[in-house]
Amino acid sequence: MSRPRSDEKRKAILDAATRVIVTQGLSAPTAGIAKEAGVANGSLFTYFETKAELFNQLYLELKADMANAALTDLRPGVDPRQQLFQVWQRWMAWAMACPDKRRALAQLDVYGEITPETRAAGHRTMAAIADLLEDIRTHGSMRKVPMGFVVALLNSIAEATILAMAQDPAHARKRSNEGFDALWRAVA
Amino acid sequence: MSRPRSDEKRKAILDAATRVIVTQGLSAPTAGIAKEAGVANGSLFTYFETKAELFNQLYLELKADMANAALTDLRPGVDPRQQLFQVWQRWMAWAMACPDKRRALAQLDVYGEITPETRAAGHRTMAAIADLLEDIRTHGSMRKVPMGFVVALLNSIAEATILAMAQDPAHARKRSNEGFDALWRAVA
Amino acid sequence: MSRPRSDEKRKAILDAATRVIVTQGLSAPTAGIAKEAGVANGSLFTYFETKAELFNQLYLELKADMANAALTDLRPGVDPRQQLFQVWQRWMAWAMACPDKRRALAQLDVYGEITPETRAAGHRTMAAIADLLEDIRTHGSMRKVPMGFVVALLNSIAEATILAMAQDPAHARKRSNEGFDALWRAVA
Amino acid sequence: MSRPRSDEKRKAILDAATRVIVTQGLSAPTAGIAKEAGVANGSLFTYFETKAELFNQLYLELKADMANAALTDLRPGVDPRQQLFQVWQRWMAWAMACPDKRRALAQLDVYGEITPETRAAGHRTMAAIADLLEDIRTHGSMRKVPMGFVVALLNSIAEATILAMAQDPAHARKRSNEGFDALWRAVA
DNA sequence: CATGAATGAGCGTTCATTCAT
DNA sequence: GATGAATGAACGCTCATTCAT
Repeated sequence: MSRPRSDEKRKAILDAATRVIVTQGLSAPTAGIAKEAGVANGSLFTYFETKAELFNQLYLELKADMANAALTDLRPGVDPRQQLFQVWQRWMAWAMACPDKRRALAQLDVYGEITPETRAAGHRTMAAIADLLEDIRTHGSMRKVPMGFVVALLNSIAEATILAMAQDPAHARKRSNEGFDALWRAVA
Repeated sequence: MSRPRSDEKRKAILDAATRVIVTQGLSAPTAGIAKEAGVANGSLFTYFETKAELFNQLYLELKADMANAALTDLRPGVDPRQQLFQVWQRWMAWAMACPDKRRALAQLDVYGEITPETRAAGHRTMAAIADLLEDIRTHGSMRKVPMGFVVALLNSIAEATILAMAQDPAHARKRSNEGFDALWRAVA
Repeated sequence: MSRPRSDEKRKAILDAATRVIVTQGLSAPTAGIAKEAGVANGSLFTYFETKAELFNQLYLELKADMANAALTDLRPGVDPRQQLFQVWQRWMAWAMACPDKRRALAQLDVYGEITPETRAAGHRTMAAIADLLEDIRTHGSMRKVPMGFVVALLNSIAEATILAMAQDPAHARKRSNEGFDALWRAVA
Repeated sequence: MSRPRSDEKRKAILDAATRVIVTQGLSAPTAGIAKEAGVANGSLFTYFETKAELFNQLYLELKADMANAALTDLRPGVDPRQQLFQVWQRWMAWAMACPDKRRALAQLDVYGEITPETRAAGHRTMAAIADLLEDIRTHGSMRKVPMGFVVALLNSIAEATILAMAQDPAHARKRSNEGFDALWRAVA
């Protein structure tokens, strides 16, 4: 019965925030984000109560986007190594295709106001990857290592690989494979 | 332009900054750091021209402290695995012994104003570790992987391990060993 | 320009404003008043052009309510002291029975945007009291004092009495009588 | 050893606040007050932590100023009526001489953030008047009325008188005497 | 050189009012 | 007319940095 809250505008703000965070960091003014999104600065606060809330939701959105990309077309039946490799490749491909999202996510990961709840929800988006890794872990040399630690190792190796790929895009494919090999040796 | 009078005060400020960063993050006011250091807020700027300068120097100081700890008593002759293991152990021990320094360093690592020069200097403090790793690399499965990437993997696995240790100090030793084993499999 | 559709809604807004002013003061957001009234924030502005307009109308409404209560059943014939005492008693009774209205009115009285016109209209609602007082004045010690000042004294003594009653409701009746006695001595 | 906090600047801010409150009300921007005082807006906050703090201190300052003026040269020995009359005259004179202070004080009296402590301290500045009044009360028709109520009546009659004087300055003296007579009849 | 007051740009958020639905 | 999203000016307060003492 009135103008409905537009999902489009919400997305525009989130997208703008992604871009602005990349160029200006987490201390970027909300006014700048609003402007980049093409809305009035006050409007930002009809979609997100506070700056922290905006950043929490963006964190989740980006994490979900990443997980989504990584998990596309995962076929449960096949060889675990094959499956993990496919996830890995899609993950790395996402990182190269959406450098802004990746960078923004890296910054948000370190934002002081991301709540534990948000982080937990973020982890949940990657549950399918964790499941796959769990299968691998129980049959390999990390059989006795807690799952949480194995996941952390996966993440840290992925991050290092992404950084290396970004630093030298000409050899991105090579780095991706090397990173996966290292990962496989470490966890399988 | 010349070295400021009291090196003691400089240290006090750096120490205070470490503590304050841990509790308040990188956006902590310089006035707060000065107060924690027991000096006037204006004095901070006679020792460090800007906040960014302070944080750059602190970054270096902490990196050096960490490298120093890790490289203590390194004996060049012995088996590379032994050497790397010793470095690893001292590194992890430092992280557990100085949690503030570790946390502050982690934050500074993502501070937008750390200059490439500072980062380069930071890497240099770990040159001895890199040398050792280089030796290992050339004789193992990462023979064809660029050294920079291998170092990055070492760092990322170390970070993941430190976090896991901090999360569950009762099993810190176990995590440390598991982390080292994973590292060794990955890079050797 | 014409009277808006629902007088009921208008009342709801005025009532809500009364309540909200008591708890939040004159700086209470119009959105909060609208919500308390159960209407959309935009709707408030179809009934009252501006916040100031709303507050002016509320001021009048409350003043009229108060005067109305005070003047109920006034019998013109009887002894002026009796008449004034009845007015006084009903006035005090109203203040104790509708503390929200009283408090809101007290706040509105100092609201910067109450126009002279509104204030004049407010005075008119109390004209009957003024007439009665005029009768008393001309026969007593304030014979030579301008009527406006006498009315002001009545009001100020009433306000002080109401406050004292509110502060110690157990002795409200006593305060009321003491206040009236003081008033009578002052003006008769 | 550094620039000392200047009492002059503090006074300048309080004076500026007085003037600005009179013209713009309590919602006047702190920036405007600072500008009027000839200091940077940030400086205001080195002298007063918050706007509310500034207003509380101003309230006290003005109350004290008023009490001071009213109590000048009070001679304890003489006839209570004489004493009260002198206080009354000085009080009214102050109100006419410093209309800004009076108006600002009237507004502050109604400011939502004046703390009970500030109000209590304000009352204490008028303790000598209360003492004098107490003496009068115990010997007159308000013998059985609580002191607090008598003080409230004094204040309310004074306020009404001041307003009437301000409205018609040509007859200020007359109003002052009429007000005092009414007061004396009411409380003595 | 030490101190801490002075400065003023800048920020997150609010809110009266307007307007698309 | 009713709704509530959209708007953008405004505000209180912070804080890196400068400067008078």
